[in-house]
Amino acid sequence: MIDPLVLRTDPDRIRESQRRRGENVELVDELVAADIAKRQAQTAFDELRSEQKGLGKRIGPLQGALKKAGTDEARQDAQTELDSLMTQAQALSDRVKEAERSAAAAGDVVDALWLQVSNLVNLESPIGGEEDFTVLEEVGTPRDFEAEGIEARDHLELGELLGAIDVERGAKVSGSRFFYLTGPGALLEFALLNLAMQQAVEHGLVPMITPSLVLPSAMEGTGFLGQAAENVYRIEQDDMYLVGTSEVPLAGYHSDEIIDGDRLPLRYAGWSSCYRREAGSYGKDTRGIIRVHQFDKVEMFVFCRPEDAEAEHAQLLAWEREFVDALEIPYRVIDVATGDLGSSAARKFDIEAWVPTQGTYREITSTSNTTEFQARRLRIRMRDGEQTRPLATLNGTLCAMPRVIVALLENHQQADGSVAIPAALRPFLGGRSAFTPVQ
RNA sequence: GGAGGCAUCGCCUAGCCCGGUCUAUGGCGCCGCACUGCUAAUGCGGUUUGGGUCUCAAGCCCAUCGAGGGUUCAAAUCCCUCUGCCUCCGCCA
Repeated sequence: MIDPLVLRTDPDRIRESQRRRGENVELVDELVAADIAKRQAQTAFDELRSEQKGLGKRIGPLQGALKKAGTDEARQDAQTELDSLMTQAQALSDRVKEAERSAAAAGDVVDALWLQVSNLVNLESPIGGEEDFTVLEEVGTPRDFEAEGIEARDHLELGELLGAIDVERGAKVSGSRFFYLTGPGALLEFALLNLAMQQAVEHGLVPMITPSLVLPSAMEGTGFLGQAAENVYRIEQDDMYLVGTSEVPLAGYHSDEIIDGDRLPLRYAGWSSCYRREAGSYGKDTRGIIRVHQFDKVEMFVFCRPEDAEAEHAQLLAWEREFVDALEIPYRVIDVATGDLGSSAARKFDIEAWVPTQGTYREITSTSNTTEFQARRLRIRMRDGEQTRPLATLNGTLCAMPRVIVALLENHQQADGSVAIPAALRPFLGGRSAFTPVQ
């Protein structure tokens, strides 16, 4: 959610943001009107309630006086006054209840509208849709397999050759877009997990293993029940959701809390399974494990002062690059365009790894600066001297297993179908320097 | 799954039976001031969070006693539902 003060003082800023995202601009006008209506209703209730409390404050003592009254005359006077007050109070009671209902209803209208408004975009973000990103940098050089005289195999062929990936049985047991990592594949994931966590801990992030099933409040607070809702698995019987990223439980970790300013930034590295319905991507990436319904991921998450958020964002990107560098995979960094940010992000950088058999770069990490948007929704605040105010949250992928495995296998493959293991990963694989085809 | 207990403004705690000066008690912690070579001690004052009003601030008003409903002129207090924690029983590992 955006600071309501912006709506009252500079609604054009929100309109411009919605426009750049290609989202509903009229929403802002509805919100302006609803916000005014809500405040009027609230004030009306406050005044009636105040009146009611004033009456109540006189009735109590009067009843005491009535009991203690010494003479019939005194008793009579007290009774008369009490009756009069009670009549007024009874009449007021219905009006108070009515005003309370109106105020609550007006508040609900405003809340529902706010949930539809996306975060204010950063004005540096390139404007446009999915294809309108800016390339910030290209790192490493894709191998020229033709020059090496190698017929490049794709990750699935390699994975099957190595006995590392089994999608056929994944489909047999769970349906399409499910897979097994077997033998060396499973060991590879553990190695990647260990390398990622080692790096995270070196940088002072707190390692976390999070729930992957969460309540609606956590899902909504992180902004995944908006346009992204169709990609979320819902457990209807228990009214819970399977998370698509540990960003959700990590953000929710401090919900409803007020954190001392001098404890910030708080940085975490969460490990969890991630579940995505992949609705609307029928026919896309149907081969292999590039797009799957369930995978594991190490995700970084930061709570910091809003004024430090951009620096933290740069830091997260640097740590993502460090990890991909260690795996010796060629990649590029892109500045994601406004139409492709998702509702929470003000700015987003993706790292895309070179995938030889596709002759293109594919997303393997994504880091978002969600500014105060999620913190407001989840009621996470910081104590800053005298005042209490929302903090900023950021997230970034450290290692999304399937896509890293894809990039690793394809980029490091050898003529005989074996795959070289980058030096950084070897300590976590018993010193092995390559995976070799079975039999 | 069954039975019972508990949930109060950072932490602990009083209040609930019997509704109304509750504007929620006291202690600890914390902040400010005073006193004092310094520190400590002591004294005084302050210390939930959110919203509204207001140019700002101050002030004032409203809400907030786990959450949501209800009863009532009036709810921390009475009733119902839910959530979490604890104890016991059952079941499973």
